[in-house]
This record gives sequence, structure tokens and C-alpha cells, in this order.
Amino acid sequence: MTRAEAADPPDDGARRTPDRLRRRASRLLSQLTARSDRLINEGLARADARKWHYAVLASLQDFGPGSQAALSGRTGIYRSDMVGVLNELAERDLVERAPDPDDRRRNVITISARGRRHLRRLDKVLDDLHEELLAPLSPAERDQFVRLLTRLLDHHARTS
Amino acid sequence: MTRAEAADPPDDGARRTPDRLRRRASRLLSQLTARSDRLINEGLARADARKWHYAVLASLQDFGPGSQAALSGRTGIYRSDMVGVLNELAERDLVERAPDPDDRRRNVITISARGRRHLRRLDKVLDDLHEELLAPLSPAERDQFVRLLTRLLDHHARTS
DNA sequence: CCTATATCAGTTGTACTGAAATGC
DNA sequence: CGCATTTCAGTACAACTGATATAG
Repeated sequence: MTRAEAADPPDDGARRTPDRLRRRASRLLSQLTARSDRLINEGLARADARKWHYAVLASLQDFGPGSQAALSGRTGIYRSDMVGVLNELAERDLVERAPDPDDRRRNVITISARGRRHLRRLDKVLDDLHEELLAPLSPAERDQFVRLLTRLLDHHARTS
Repeated sequence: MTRAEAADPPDDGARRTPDRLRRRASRLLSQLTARSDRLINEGLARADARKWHYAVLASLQDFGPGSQAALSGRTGIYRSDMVGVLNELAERDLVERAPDPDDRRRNVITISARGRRHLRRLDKVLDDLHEELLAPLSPAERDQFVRLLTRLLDHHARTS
């Protein structure tokens, strides 16, 4: 579609695209994400946190308490891995896990006061880390970047 | 550390950023890359290839033969993992691995005719996959997206 | 002696699977 | 019975580390 591409250049198609590797969006994404993840993970580790901690706390703060299955859906954490994440958060008294009286299969997870405080701290930490991540971009470009990512992600979230 | 929080900010805080999770660039990157990687890996698997295969073949085609260490640098494949990738490529007769007469520690890796053919096929496959990956974006937006990714990656490649 | 290369053995982290235990 | 929820045990794969043999 994008490339009608009638005739191969006789000798090589390589000469036209001097480094095809470095232009592939998928590869740029992978590599940038690798760096981004490392940056974020290390930054959060310094605050005794991991990115799933942030995801759960933010989800609880922004959308209220919920079952583990609900949190799993909201945050993208695998149902099987949610247990461990909540154990870590509960150990630190950042959330409370109580059986749901209405449906005793469920646990209801609630953010604690301490958890809210921690979340504010993590938000600050993440602001700084994103400042570093997006340093080369102007505010308008950062916006543009986030919008493009969002559109792509929304598209693929729906179609899968 | 920040102020002994006896009273939460009564309303706000959360209400101002209704879903902070979904706006974090790092998270958008991680999630989009997860989908992108899956898309690309599955697509390449259908062509009996993996993304490192493409990386090595493209690097050989665009920059000529090289030692395993050189390829490692060019492609980002770990020196330890290069062995396995080259084994797979050599099994399929896509590259040739010969000892370097000038420096007998080295192997010189060369792309074969069959490898060049395979690379053209993979390029086509990847074009289609990227069409799918970037479907929601106009050509201008795709360009913009690639440019932004490149700038970010360049910045972090230099500063680390 | 010190360095670079190719290779191998092994760790770590994480997405993901499968199934058990419990309750609807 | 079916189905949903939490939990656990374990797989698969990738990035990464450390060490060794060989050669400059």
C-alpha cells in the first residue's frame, strides 16, 4: 500500500536505504523502551518501589477500591502476578486487603493513608524521571508524542 | 518527609489528573512496545525468522561483512547471544562464518546470496507489519513519530 | 602481562500458562 | 453443574553476567 515499488533498483535496494535498521519504528520503540524501562525501574527502586506499585496505587486513588481481578484489568498486571504485587504493597502498609462481604471469593483492595502519601511521592519521582526521559523534546513535542502513542495504543488495544 | 499529612488535601489532587496512569509516556511506551514486539515476532516467525536475524542480515547488507564483535556493536545484540543467532543463520545458509586470516581470534561474517534474498523478503514482511503497527497514523504523522523516537533514542544513547 | 574475541554456562526478570482451592 | 476469583507452581524467553580458551 504505502509502497507501490515497481522496479527494484538493478543492483541493490540497499543503497537507497542506507540504514534500514535504524528507521524501523518497531526497533526504535523496542530500544527506547528498554532505556526508558531501565531509567524508570532504577528511579523507582531508589524510592523502594516498582512500576506495578505505582500502577496499583494510582488506579486505587483514581478509580477507587476494587477486587484483584478488577485491578488486574485496570492496570494490565497479570492476575497471577497481582498477588505478589499486593503482598509487597500490603507489607509496606500501602494498601489494605480485606475479604469482600458480598462475594467471599473476592478481596477488596483499598489504598491506605500511607499509600496515598507514597503515591504522591512516586508521582514526584516519576515527574523527574519523565523530565529526563523526554528532555530533548519541547513541551509541544512531548504532547504530540504522548498523543501519537495513545492513538497507536488505543488502536491496538481495540483490535486485539 | 514532605509535611506530616494529617489532613489530605480535601478534594483535589486526584481529581486534577483523572487517569495519570494512562498519560505517562514511559507506560505508553512499554505497552505499545509489548504489542509491537508481539506483532513483529509473530510476523517474522511465520517467515521462519526472528528480529535478530533481520538485524544481522540488514547490518551485513548495509555495512558489509564484519566480525561478531562488530556486528554486536552495530545491531545491539549481546556478544554472548550473537553466537546463537549466527548459528541459526548459518544453519539456513544465510550467512557464512569464516576465520579472519588477519586476526585469527575473529570470525568474518558475510551475507550469502540466499541471505540477500531472504533479507528482501523480510523487508517486505516488515513493511506490511509496520503498515499494521502504524495504521492509525497518516504518512506525515508516521514520519513525525519516527523522528521523535529517533531524537529521544539518540539523546539517551549518547548520555549513557 | 594485558587486551580482545568467540563461546559457554548460568542468573535474573517478567510475561504468560495451567491448575488447585474456594465460593458463587 | 457451570463459572469466577485468588493463589501457586512452573514455563519460555530475553537481557544480561562471568568465566574460559585462544590469539594478538
